[in-house]
Amino acid sequence: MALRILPRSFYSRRTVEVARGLLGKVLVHGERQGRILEVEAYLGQGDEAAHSFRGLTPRTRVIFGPPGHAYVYFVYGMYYCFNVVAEPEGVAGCVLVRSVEGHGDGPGKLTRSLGITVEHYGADLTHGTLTIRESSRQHPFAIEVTPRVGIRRSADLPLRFVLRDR
DNA sequence: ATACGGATACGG
DNA sequence: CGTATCCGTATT
Repeated sequence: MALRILPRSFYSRRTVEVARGLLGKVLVHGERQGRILEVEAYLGQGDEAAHSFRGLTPRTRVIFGPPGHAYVYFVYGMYYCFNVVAEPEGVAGCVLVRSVEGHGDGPGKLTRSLGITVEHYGADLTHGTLTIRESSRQHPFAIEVTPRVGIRRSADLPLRFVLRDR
């Protein structure tokens, strides 16, 4: 049974709502997939940790574009991080995926395990080989909210969301 | 606590 | 140009 791909409207909402909504959804790349267990929101306003804070640049343009696309960046010389663009077109906001079930904890580890690279920069997550889908497993869970990991600026904002099984 | 290693943004 | 910084990871 094919899992339903999340529609564009899912992503065209406030970044925090998209972040919370992504927990428990299934990130699919070809044959590899897993439930999203941990995410962080990066806001378009008042968030100095967000790459989009400095405005629209070649690197950040996709964050300002239409929702439901992938923002992938290369960091620390060896890792890719996978983000999902939220908010309506023209408004910045994205969600960093930090943990995917079966692919380990840590944004660099899960992209390596799932085979996500910079070639997925700007990829449309509502079509193609890289998608996010509903889970077949729909049992309830709690969401733990904490500050984000590994940042210096705007470090106190409660924008990390972790799925906690009930 | 630190090495790793490359892209990016920004100042000159 | 140089250089500080960076949404990490593995190892000490």
